[in-house]
Amino acid sequence: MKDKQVDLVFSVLAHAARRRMLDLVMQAPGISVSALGTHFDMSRIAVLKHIHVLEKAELLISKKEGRTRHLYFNPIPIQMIYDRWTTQYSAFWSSHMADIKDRVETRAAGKRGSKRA
Amino acid sequence: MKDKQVDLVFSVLAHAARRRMLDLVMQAPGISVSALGTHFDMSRIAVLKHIHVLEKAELLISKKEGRTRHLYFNPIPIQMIYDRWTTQYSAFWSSHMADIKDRVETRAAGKRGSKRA
DNA sequence: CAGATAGGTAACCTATTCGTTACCTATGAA
DNA sequence: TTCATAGGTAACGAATAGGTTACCTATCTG
Repeated sequence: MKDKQVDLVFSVLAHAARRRMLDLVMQAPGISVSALGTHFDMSRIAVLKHIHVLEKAELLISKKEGRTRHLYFNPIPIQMIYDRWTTQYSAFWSSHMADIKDRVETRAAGKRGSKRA
Repeated sequence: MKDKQVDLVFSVLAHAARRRMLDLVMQAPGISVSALGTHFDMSRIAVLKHIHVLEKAELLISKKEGRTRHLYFNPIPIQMIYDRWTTQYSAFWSSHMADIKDRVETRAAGKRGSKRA
């Protein structure tokens, strides 16, 4: 998987609306563009643009039937990044996991005010 | 973890140079800004800006000693997203895993390590 | 056919991103 | 003190992102 493709997938995921679109399509495979659009507080055109971006990153696949475009989630790019990610960070994680777990749990335990850095 | 924070982390990771910076800092904890900069074909200022973005997303932590800023990798935000991700997509993955696994392995052709989500 | 419905393009506007150069500040060493 | 070095700000510019309105095309249905 090339850098450019990884860039694209990450940048696509960097927008809450698009992440939500993926969720919705995952939950309702074959949903139409307009049906998807009803869940968002933006124009139909904006939704359409997001769909185009998602398709360009191959996170969505669409199939047009008649006048309706049906949308499907494609997990492969995310799967790829997931694999790469675990490989890339697992060494660090495993060697620091006790420490991290401790810090996360300390923060979760009600220490709100003091952020590190 | 709020949407905005997730947006930020993903957008930060959507740049190959920044991903590489994380790798480098992970491999050389405490590296200085200028030492990090030698690995990149861009001005020192551009590197500095990327570092600021990484710090804003809390993927890097820095500590200044004298005139030198030492950089450290903070895995927590990635860990957070990783957890969310696996939760969010694992249902889909597991229900389609045979299919996906088959396709992925066909491409990987001999690579080891089928991860379970 | 007429009209409603689903999708799609084009043009435009504003904010942000990512890089630059120029210049400033703080620290360490000779 | 003097000067090189590490870091940092400010201002700018080109490109891209993310939204809008206006308008067009295709298809289904009464």
